[in-house]
Amino acid sequence: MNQNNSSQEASQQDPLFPHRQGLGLSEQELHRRQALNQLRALGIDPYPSAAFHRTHSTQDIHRDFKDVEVDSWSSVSLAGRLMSRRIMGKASFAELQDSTGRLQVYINRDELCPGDNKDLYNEVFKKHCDIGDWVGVRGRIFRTQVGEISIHVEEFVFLSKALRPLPVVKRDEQGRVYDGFTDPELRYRMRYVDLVVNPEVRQVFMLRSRMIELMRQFFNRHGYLEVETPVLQPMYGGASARPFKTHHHTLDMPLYLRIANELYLKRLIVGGFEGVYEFARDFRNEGMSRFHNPEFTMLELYVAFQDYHWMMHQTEALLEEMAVALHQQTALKVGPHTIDFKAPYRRVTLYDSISEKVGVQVDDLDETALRQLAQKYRIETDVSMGRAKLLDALFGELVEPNLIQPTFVTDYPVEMSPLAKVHRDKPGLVERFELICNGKELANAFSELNDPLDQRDRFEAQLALGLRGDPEAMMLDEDFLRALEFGMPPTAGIGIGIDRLAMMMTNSASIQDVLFFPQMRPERHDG
RNA sequence: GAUUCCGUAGCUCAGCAGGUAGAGCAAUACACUUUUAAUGUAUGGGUCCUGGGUUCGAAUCCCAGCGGAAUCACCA
Repeated sequence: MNQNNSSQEASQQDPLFPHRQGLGLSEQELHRRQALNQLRALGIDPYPSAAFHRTHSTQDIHRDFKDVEVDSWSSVSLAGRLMSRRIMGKASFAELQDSTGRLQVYINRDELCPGDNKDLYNEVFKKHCDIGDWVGVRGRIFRTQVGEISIHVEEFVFLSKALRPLPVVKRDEQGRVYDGFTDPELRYRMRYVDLVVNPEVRQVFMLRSRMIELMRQFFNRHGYLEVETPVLQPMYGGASARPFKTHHHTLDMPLYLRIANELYLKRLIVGGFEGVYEFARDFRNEGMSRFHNPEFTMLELYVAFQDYHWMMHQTEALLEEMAVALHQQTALKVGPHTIDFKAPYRRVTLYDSISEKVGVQVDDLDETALRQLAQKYRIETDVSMGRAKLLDALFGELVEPNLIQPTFVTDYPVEMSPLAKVHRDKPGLVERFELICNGKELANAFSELNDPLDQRDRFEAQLALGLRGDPEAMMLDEDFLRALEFGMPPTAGIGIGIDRLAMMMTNSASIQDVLFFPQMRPERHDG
């Protein structure tokens, strides 16, 4: 009986798509494949190679012909994806979408097909053309009775046939959305579809791109050099995090995907560059959340002969300029808050920020007193936590979430900052700031440690932590120490979380909304 | 990693006192030469996430798994 079944299948097999047999296509997919066959039967190539010459984008037409008189309107050609069709017998309206927007086109049977053969309208357009297809049109611009700028189509060509149906999202005059494509999983897994049907998604990524471009212009204007440093590193460093580990076959050695590029950029400062920056893709093998993706982008910048005070000025200047360039104002709506990026930002020391909150000056409290304070606020502690970790916990629980407006928190305990220079006049602290905004860390910066002997001591302290079981303790990087021993000028450095900044600049609630392809579990394909 | 919620047509969703499925849009057919969430008439379309269990009978109840979302914990 199996033989019967298979011969039956073979006889039903579509000769044009033998490899597609038995794939469980939906009715609509089958229909589109049939349309593809029909187009070829009519001598139309559904995937032509020839370039299509466009005279205008949809945006060009909306802009250029907004106030122009009818009789002066000219012939144009444009291309786009067919997003809707309204067929009314011998005439139809359709909407074309290109990268700049949408434009309505009007297709009249007898104008598209002046001769006796009406196939191009009746067959090709009405029957074998579907929402999602890429088409090119040429025709005259006109305004409909309701006043909408449209194209009178005189030529119509297929550019690419879509075999899967696109979710049809409709909007009424008030902009209300009907039948939206909203399932977050589907949107992230099929970002290409999300981008086609949800125009606000395109806006977010265009803003992100402009944001990075603005930063690049800002840094270049100051004379800093954009550089590239290794992603595959024999030794990871520059941050406290668990790395991804991989292996190089020829060298037969382990390699790590970078968790930061700090130590490489400082080597370049040793080498004599006076300002270097890199938009670095970093990788951290840690939890995922609304704020964390395993790979993310960090801007790191190092400038010789400067310190962390200067870096605060530079940072607030950058962010103010960015807000104005992107949104024409410094005050931005972010979730329920309005955040004002106008410089200057508040500066407060780590100690003062905690002291304000708890009503006790914490500067001179010892470990026992800090632990009691933490317990008073029901903050979990454990015996392995030293003074620095306790301060960090107090800050993270009590202060950070409440810092909505941009705030520089300065002067951290030396144990928490193995790459930062000791404070010029506060023993036990380093010259470091974090920029906190909307309750989250947005940037982290120091006067960079350039004393090679101190740096060696700090690394050794990290090694000791590692031996006690801290998985995030840094490795001792001999080559980096060698570089410092050749002499690094005083340097200010900063790391800015680009994804989080993008979330803020685009008012996005999740990091997945500012990454084209956020990390997800593999999709299950049954069978 | 913990907790809560979710998974039904291409899309958005309803259905759940247990009786093997519905709507709108999309699709198909017909009508319609300035519509715009076009309209009218008709039609087709579903492993109800997967696998077990209870039951005469499961989309619905129970268990396990897979996937997703939200909240919480650590890192940016």
